[in-house]
Amino acid sequence: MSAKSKRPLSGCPIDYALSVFGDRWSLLIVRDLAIKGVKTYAELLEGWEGISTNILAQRMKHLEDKGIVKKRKNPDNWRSSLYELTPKGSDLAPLLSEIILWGGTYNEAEKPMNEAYKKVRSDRAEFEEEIRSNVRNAADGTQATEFR
Amino acid sequence: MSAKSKRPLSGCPIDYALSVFGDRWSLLIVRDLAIKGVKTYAELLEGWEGISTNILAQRMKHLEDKGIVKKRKNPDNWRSSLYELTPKGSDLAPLLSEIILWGGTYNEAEKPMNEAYKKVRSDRAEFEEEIRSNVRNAADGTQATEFR
DNA sequence: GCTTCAACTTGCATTTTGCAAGTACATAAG
DNA sequence: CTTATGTACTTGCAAAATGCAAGTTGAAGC
Repeated sequence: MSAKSKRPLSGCPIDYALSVFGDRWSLLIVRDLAIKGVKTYAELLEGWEGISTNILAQRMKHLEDKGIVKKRKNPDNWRSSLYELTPKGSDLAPLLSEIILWGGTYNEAEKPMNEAYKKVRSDRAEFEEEIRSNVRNAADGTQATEFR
Repeated sequence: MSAKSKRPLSGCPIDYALSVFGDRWSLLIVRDLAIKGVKTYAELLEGWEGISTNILAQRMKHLEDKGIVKKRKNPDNWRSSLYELTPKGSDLAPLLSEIILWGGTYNEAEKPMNEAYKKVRSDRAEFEEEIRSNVRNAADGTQATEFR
């Protein structure tokens, strides 16, 4: 069962959340957009984990449908599009923090993202604020849902 | 690609975390053990989302292998086993909090777990402490990894 | 009207999932 | 000692999702 599953949701917020990003790739895509500063389809393809192009296309559409990312034209390159987190997407920042903390604590062989791990540990608030501010700077008028 | 994927991990803590619980079911199982107080295989089968028995068996083995849950005999019923979170598993409590907050914020049709959502919002620290204390009370000698 | 490049789409083999049914096995009951 | 019972799984098979390689699209530049 994938993140796009047709199984009726139970109504549990965790089940809902998993229906949005509960698969092997969605949060890695969110990570790339939120932390690594990746923006184009081609850059996402080159990620550390090597997603294949059909799956990436499928996931981006899903994440767009679920309101996590949005696509716009790259003003500097007519060929390329830019993917960006929506406010709903950047509200995943605290979740990313927790995953990084847990993963960083229990992962034996760590290498990439050590910087992010240290950052979250030393100044979690700023780590999350940076993700959110990127979204605010993405020039459009969508309004953030009140989050807490 | 499932949570058990053989794809080499990138070393990123998020990638590691997803290799442990990055599928459609693992966190629902953790939820049942951590929040709903479910303990037996049969109870897990009856969860809101209706996991099938072969998948549940597979996931429990995976979660055991990854050190998230452990199984012990039920002292009160010779037939049944009790599944419990390890300290590594209960260290997912803050992650559960964040998922519940995010899911509760953006999920339209909510019903079950509203209690948990309200609890996290009103007293997140206690919500997480309850999960951890259940693990400490599970009589065995494993030591918690220092988490933060 | 031919090329280029970023973003996909398609075809097909492999893997994972879901469903229904069956098995294992320790004790309890007769 | 033979059969029943309950709990935790296995097994077989169809359906769906994934991964890989290759092909397609479409606007602009030449």
